[in-house]
Amino acid sequence: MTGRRREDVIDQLSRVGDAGAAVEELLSQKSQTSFFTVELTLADIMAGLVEISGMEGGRSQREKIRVIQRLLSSASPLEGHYITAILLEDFRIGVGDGNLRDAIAQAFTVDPKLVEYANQVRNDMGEVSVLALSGEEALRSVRLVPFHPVRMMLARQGTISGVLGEGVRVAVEYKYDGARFQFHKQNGTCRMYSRRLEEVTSAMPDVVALLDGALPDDVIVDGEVIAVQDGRPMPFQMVLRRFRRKHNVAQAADAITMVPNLFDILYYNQEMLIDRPFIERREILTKVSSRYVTPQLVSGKEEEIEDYYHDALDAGHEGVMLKLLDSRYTPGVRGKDWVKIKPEADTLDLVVTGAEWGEGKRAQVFGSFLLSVRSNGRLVPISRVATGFSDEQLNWLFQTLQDDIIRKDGKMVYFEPRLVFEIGYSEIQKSPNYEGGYALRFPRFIEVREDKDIKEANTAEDVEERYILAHRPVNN
DNA sequence: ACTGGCTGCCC
DNA sequence: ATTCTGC
DNA sequence: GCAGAATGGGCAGCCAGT
Repeated sequence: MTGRRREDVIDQLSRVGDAGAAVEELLSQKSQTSFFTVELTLADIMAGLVEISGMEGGRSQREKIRVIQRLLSSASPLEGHYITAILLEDFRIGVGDGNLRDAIAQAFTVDPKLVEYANQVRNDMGEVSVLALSGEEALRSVRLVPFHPVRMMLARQGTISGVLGEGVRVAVEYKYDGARFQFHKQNGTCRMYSRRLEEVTSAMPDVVALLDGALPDDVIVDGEVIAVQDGRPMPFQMVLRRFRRKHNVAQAADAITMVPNLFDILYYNQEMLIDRPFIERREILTKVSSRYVTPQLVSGKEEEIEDYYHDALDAGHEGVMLKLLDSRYTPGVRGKDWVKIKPEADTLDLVVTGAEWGEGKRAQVFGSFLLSVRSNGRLVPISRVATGFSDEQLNWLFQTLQDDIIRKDGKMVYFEPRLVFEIGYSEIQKSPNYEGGYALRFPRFIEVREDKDIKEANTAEDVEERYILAHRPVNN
């Protein structure tokens, strides 16, 4: 569309760090030499997007590219910027749900709290703004309906002592390492939705059948499915093999047993329950469901909760959730009403053997680093890390590592090994992608171990030992 | 029929 | 997921 | 305290290319 070489475009992208901005610059350079542009209308753009969304199968990528090329080549630089942003769903204009909510509230002179509430229930800002047009009463009267999933309530991280105050009692439940789901049933039909509200019913026929058997008609419940074997939870990777599968579902279901755990109910028998206190919802859930309701401890005693937490870890779960007893169900909100308690991260000292150029606000520095363990005198990659750095640290690392670069390959660079990072992680997992066969889950940068030589970094044997230790059967 | 690269979504 | 940053 | 940004491992699905 601009007559540029592929490499130039890639260069531009990595320099600017924002695809929309990069396209805008490329188009503005082009318009200096070419003045022949056809006027682009909103209808043209809409038609192009609709066309693209209907494409699939052989040669569909080529066709999609052709349509985008057509749009961009008749776009002004600014139009190109935002067409690109639309395509990538990446506007970077500082407008999120909160700003949109306030704008709708002001436009139709309604309480922003009601706009938020209606959006929580309906999960559709377009519909909500139409409701706002007819006034506050319309926003107030929104109702949950089966097969219209709502966003999940989310938890923040915390500590037991941080949650417990004077005379505070909380509900304590296991935190399962599986996939979140929302299950709807009405008129004998069942549907299951993922965290992003994708429908996963056909991937989970076994779980759907279990829930169908356990629940009455006309309900919406919230829970987590995990993979189990001999009564113990299986690694999260097993969940991934099942959760969104479309092909060979029966075979996978045969190989990997999934079990649902229910911990909330949002709707039952024509009645919306999200505004009721959590303890009431819990009571309804236990009455409504004959099985699969997650066990719960209600307590205000720190030691008792600690014990429950250690039981959860011993049973192979991630930790516990602490939930305030009088809290409402707030869809999509990561509030302080639900708090997750997980073990502190373990750490390893790893050798920095490579890095990759960053994007966006990291366009001028390395965005991630390749980490290795020592193994028989060699260095073997085990993970990358990209979080935990301050901007200042990223700048410093970029500069100090310049002299160590011994090889470049695309956006990757490789170093003469020198630095040791202390890296926090939640778990060591089997890896099909890393040579050593292990990788870290949720790696994060703690600090540069300037006191350590690479000869003092952790070894592949250390990693294996920790993996085995973590997966040994508990006996006490 | 297979592989490799990329995307989207689970955490 | 985790973490940092600007408001 | 919140929203936004940049990034992790790993899985299935999809498409291109052979």
